[in-house]
Amino acid sequence: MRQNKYLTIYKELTDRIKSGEVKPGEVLPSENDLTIQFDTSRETIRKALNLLSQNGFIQKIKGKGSVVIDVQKMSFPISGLVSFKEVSKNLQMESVITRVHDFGLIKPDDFLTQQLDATSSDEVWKVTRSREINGVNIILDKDYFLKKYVPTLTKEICEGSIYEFLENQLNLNISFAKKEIVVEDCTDEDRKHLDLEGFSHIVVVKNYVYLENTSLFQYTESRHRLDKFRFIDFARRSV
Amino acid sequence: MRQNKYLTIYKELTDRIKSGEVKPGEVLPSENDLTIQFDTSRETIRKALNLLSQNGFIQKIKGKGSVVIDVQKMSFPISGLVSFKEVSKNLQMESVITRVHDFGLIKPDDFLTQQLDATSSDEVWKVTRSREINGVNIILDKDYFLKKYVPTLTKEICEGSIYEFLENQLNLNISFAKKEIVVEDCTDEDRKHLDLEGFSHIVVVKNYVYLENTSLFQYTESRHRLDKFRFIDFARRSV
DNA sequence: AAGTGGTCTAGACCACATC
DNA sequence: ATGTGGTCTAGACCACTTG
Repeated sequence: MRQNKYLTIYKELTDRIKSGEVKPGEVLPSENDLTIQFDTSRETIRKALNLLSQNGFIQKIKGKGSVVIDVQKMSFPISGLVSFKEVSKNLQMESVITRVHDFGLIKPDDFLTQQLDATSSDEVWKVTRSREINGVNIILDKDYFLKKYVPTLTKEICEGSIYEFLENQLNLNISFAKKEIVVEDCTDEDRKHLDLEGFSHIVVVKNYVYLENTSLFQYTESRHRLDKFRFIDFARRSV
Repeated sequence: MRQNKYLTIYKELTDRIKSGEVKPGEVLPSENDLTIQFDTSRETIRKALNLLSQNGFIQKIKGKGSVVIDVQKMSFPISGLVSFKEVSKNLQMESVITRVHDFGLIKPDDFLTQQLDATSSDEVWKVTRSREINGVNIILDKDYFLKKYVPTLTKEICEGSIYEFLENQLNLNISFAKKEIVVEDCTDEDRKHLDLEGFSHIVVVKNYVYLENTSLFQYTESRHRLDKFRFIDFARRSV
């Protein structure tokens, strides 16, 4: 099976960039060169290069080549579909403690019914967790999963990575999400679980997560203390 | 010249979705059908469909088809490379007044030199503008452009759309940007130009904008009153 | 079995940048 | 004139979904 050749090429090229084998400002080999190097067709090479471009590794310039973008200045994009576990991989050397405060099956109220496109007969997993980073509680995650898509869930799983469980154990294919960032007044729940140090407002990231079959299966509110919040995005000019 | 056939197809298909000709949950015609409809090859159709997918219009499902995503729930993504003018197109029926408070050429200080990758010999256009929306001053935009890429600029241009000027008059090709969102303490400048109503913090969107040739030419800080800030993003699972 | 999207190929012509 | 990326074609085989 000769599948996903373009993904293999994508990974190889990102490795070359990350390792510094090709430095920012320099160009990758031409598409024709790459077809020879990887023994493939040009369209397959272009598929891999387009991925590099979309993810901010290169800028393609007509007549010149694929210029490597300075990733230093880019820092680590926290965009895309990220779970907290993925974000925390970037928080190297920082100690993170996850605490589960609330876990169980509930009947959705009006708000949740609307957020999750649910019906009154649906059941919903509710999980409330706080994240202590370097000794300070700064993030409160409130997750809601539709039970019809997530039949089983335990408190133990919630103490680790829910996404790992959903993808590897339940084989759910998470496909896309809508993210909304706003600032709200702190709630009593925020004050109870977080070290707010007098902040009266909190950054709220609302996430609507969809499966491959376009069904909405999760709504999440990730509530961050103002001074610890940071969102980074790489964006290309849209058509 | 038969160029950009796939863009034409993309626009035609988005029109069909926006007009409600194809409704959320329904599928587009199959790729083979579309090749016939548009008298083209399948790869060209797929190029158009991939654009639709990236921009959150459809979800492609193997064996089934291209399902239209509910754009209602998606609202208007403010992601991508947007200037204020583009954002304000979505603020229909709302009155917007732009005021230029500061305009001129400056020598970059240490902070700007670092943000713009500039040298001490570079000159920088500095533009400070406030946005009054529905009678309230809620956004303060601080723009910095490297003069070597933007030779001319006037206060009058800044009262309208700088981006329109850059793209249509100067023919600058804006290509990609890095966006960073954080919350900071309000400055005296914020208090001077905005109606802060006692808010002590402010949402700051920092934008590093790059040209097609990968040179950084603009740094912008867009400072939004907490309660009026909203950021929406559509994200696909990254590889 | 038939239809769908996912991947891949080997060619072609074009517009752009460089020498 | 040469090399680069951008677009387009006509075909092929595969994996998946549905009848």
